[in-house]
Amino acid sequence: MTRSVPDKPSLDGIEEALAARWEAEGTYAFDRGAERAEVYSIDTPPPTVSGSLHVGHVFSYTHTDAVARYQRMRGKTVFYPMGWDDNGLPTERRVENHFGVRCDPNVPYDPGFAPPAKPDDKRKVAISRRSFVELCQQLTVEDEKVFESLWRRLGLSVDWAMTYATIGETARRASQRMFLRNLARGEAYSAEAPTIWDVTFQTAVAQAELEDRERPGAYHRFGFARADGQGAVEIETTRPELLAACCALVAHPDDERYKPLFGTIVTTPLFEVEVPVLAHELAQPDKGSGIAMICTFGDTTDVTWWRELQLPTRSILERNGRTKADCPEWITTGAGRAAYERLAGKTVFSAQAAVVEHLRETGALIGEPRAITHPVKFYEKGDRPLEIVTSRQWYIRNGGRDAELRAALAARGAEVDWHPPFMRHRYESWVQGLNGDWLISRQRYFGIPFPVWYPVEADGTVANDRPILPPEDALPIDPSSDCPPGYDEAQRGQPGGFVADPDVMDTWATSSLSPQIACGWEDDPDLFARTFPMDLRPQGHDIIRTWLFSTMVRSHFEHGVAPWRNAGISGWILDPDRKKMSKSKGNVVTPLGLLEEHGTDGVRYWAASGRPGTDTAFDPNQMNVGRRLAKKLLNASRFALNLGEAPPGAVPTAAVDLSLLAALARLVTEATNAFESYDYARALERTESFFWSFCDDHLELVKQRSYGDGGDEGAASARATLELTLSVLQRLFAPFLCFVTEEVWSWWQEGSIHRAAWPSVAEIPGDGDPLVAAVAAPALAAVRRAKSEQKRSLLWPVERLVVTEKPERLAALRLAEGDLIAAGTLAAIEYVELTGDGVATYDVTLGPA
RNA sequence: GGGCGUAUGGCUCAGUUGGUUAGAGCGCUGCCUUCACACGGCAGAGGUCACAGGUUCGAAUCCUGUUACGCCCACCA
Repeated sequence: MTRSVPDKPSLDGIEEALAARWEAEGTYAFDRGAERAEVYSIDTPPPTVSGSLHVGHVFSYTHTDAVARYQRMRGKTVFYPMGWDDNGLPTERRVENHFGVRCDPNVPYDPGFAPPAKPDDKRKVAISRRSFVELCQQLTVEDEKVFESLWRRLGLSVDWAMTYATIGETARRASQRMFLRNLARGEAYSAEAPTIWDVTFQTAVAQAELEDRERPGAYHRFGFARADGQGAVEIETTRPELLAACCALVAHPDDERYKPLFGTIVTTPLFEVEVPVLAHELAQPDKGSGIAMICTFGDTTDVTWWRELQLPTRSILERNGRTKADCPEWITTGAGRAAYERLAGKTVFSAQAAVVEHLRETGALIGEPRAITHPVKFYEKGDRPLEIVTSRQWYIRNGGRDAELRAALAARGAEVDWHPPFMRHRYESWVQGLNGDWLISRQRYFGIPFPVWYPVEADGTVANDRPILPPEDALPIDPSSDCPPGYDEAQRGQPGGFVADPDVMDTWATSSLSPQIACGWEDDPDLFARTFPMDLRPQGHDIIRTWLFSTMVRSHFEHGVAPWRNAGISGWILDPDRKKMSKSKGNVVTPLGLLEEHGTDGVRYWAASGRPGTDTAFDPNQMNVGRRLAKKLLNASRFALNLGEAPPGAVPTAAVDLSLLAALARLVTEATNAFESYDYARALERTESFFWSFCDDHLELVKQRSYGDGGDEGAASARATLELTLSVLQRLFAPFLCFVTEEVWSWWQEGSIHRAAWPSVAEIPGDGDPLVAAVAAPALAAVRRAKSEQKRSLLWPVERLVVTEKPERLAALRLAEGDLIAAGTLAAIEYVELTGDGVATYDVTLGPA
């Protein structure tokens, strides 16, 4: 094709123009006809659209895009869909704040409802569940447009015809179908059990969503009266407000201090409830007084004791985080019931104050509370400590209660190649540490409902143990508006009729099916067969225990295989002070602002410099370096192409040219190997390094010859070499600098560079001697140094260059003599053989002006 | 308590199977308007490779231990 090299090449405006071209030409469209072996499929993380994209997203999605582009150039048909995670609590919270509303399932649906014109944070309007869901859907559609436009701006090579949303119909159908299959096989079940509970959101949460936070607390010491009237049994607790929920004391079986008490009865202070003293090896003699008060439920250890010691359930906390308004029946004495009145209906905080005050009044409190700081469990999205309440929930087995399953899931982890490999430890330690099944039900509104109804008995009780299930071909359904087979709507809530399961699935229960949703499981068996199991799951290391593990669980049960062959784990973005980049700061630096300021290629360069799994500092400086690299590629390409076109059939013959190409072939091998092991950063680094020396040394060495100064053959060799090198370098850079490489490619090549073949050593003459270029470069540098040190222009003539070198290196240097003389404006080169172990020297004598 | 990772010039990082005087970019200093690029180029200064032992002809690299930082898991009366 004829060359069309602009006089003043620029990066301005190319991003918009090329993005439009890619869209119009379907550059990244997935070819559905490709066989599985030809496909490279990527399980893209669906970003939470209710948040905003931040620098961390740009970082990790760029990594995946680089791999996708590499695979595409390697000839793979890349399956690279984009999902939006739009269901669940984050969306609910965003809608509540955005519109100033809150969902109240008791409010009837108003078709004409409009959200308040001015949202009032303090007085949120209660609206029906249906209206609430409508607002959720309305807002997520808007959010998704914003996300897509940013991703396009970042140049992600996804096929935008293939997007999915975790609240979309496909996702709902897949989630419900998989749930029904899990249920049928006994992998899912419901149970009434102590559950970790967030009192703010009023929903159960899963083990994987917990985090510890250091909070101030205090040890409170008080005594339990012994039946024999001997001295009281003293305990220490950080949760005195749960004294009324006490059902036993427990000490270690070997603890001599308490051995005599095991089996005896003691009485709680204030409430005067008789509780047994028991033994359990989980009790630690060195904690507090060595004997602990078991309450239902202060923490997860309480749950263990309660279960293993078969204690009664004495809950005093309601789901809203307040104590029960009415005195519980196990408190029977007059004084005890009066004591309860003082904390009835209070928050945990107020109840604690009330109990402590009462203990102090009665003289039961021993000493003053001792302030401590201790870790407290929080829901990762919540800001109040979690409580434990008893409730009926849906679970999926995950090995937490089954060693055999746990081992099988651990083995699945070993089927996956982890990048970097050490990330596998995160997976293994999580699997080994599981202590309960996976709780998937949430008492929320904007999520995928469980496809389940229950019969209502004649007496009005709900038969939770006899769920009514829809057939798979009816999915997706909403049990709160759809009727179960054989019933009609009039029977909803009636004796002899049915009720809907009120819960929704947690968002992980859906996103754990991202491979099935994206690949068209059951809905599109043809696509599924071409794309599943997938090749790559890219994600952050913080969600190995949630997203990665839960996806493994679902695939294990349904398909008996790991859902992907590779897991590419990205690191985090760190502030300059080495802390994880905070949301507040991350939002100040908006991705769009970065792209505008540094150019997309500059930002991508910075991102791609972060090695897999390595936390990386946020560094605008590196983005500028990337932008400069893009400009250099622009200018170097223009320069090299304008030196003149090689005549047809021209091949590299000059030693300097062949030497460069030998190094280029090594570069190709190195970059390819790096990509094959998912080390895109290494591929970029090597290519960049080669490119700069190509510009500084080779281009300088050969430009005179390229002009034709040394004759036609020399010029042809130089030009043919430059063309080949340029073509290879542009392609090696293409996965990273996707815009500028496409721009320079378009000057002289047909089609998109992103559809061009990844460079191969087969296209590069490999018989050159790398030594020629290797000795010419320092010689040229020595000439430049001399000129620079003597403050002369680089065009200043050199009278004489004396090179003292080893014989074989001198021989190589002689092969570059013509180019070196031209590039250094030398009059002559003298060669002196270096003997012994001496060091090579370059003696430069500058000439007169 | 168990585990993983990191530690290289002021800053950000390379250094892949141990091999000659440890590299790059940024920043700093100096020079050059050179016919691709002045938002450019060329060059210079700057490092006892966290510390202590060990293996070796030879260690930033391998082994042992220590320290610091980060993270994961467990515990959390």
